[in-house]
Amino acid sequence: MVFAFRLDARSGVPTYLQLVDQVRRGLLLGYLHDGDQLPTVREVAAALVVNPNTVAKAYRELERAGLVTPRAGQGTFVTGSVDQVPAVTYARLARGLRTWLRGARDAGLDDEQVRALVATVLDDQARAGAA
Amino acid sequence: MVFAFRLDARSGVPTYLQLVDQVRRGLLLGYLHDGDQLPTVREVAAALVVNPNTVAKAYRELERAGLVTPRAGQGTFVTGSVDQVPAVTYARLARGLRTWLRGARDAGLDDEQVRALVATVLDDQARAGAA
DNA sequence: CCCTGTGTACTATCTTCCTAGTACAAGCGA
DNA sequence: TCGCTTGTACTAGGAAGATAGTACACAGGG
Repeated sequence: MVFAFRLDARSGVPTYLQLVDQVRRGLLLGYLHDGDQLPTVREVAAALVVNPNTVAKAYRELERAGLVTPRAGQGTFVTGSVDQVPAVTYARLARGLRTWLRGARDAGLDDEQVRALVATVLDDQARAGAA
Repeated sequence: MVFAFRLDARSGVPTYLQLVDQVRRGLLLGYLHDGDQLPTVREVAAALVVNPNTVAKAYRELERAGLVTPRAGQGTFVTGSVDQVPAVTYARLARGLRTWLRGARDAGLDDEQVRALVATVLDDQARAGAA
């Protein structure tokens, strides 16, 4: 499957930042590898119904971070990596998280409640770590 | 413990939205109940070093949603409610999540990687659910 | 060479968010 | 009544995000 972006208009996060984050996550979790091509600026703009400039801004940011390299006439390709933890570890953790998530669904939690719970636990931890 | 707000400047989410979300989360997870008082506009503004207008905007939004009611000279109080997760269920799920989180920390994941992993798993699920 | 598709650059405009500063109305207690 | 605290309203401005439209440079294929 080709890499596909997804936008959450209700989150309040700027569009270009959502795109940057998703590429970073793709690299972190092994969805994207060195040499992979990202969809072109115009493709993304058309698919998400946003301005090409917004997509270009995201790609420029990724280039500045050394994660991708543009090739005129061809597209934008992954040339860097932020992968620091073995894929096996990610797979194991993702599996554990999905198991937990199933339990939350069984308990009747909807999407918003799940996100609220996750955000709260992470917040609490950050708060404790800062103290 | 009095309800306390927390800001993440790097998230890109507008300040007033972060405040609104945190109150909603507090209600969802049973941290806040009918009759509880929120910190005053000026208290929050001073604690977070933001403009009082920004806090007022958040409180106005919460009032518009029917979750809180302002009382002149006294403060802002919780008067509404949303579907709550039973305390026992919440405690069990939070415990499970903390256990998983400990495993992630042990595997060497930093804060950003944890958030990326969680976001991706939730995204994948939303994507699968939409299909 | 010419055409196409790619990323990029530029200006201009609009909206939202945030800030600053000031002022006002309502409730409480001495 | 007076003083304090509360939420609220208002104007003004700066900064960031997103859009629209146009134009250019580069690479590849015919």
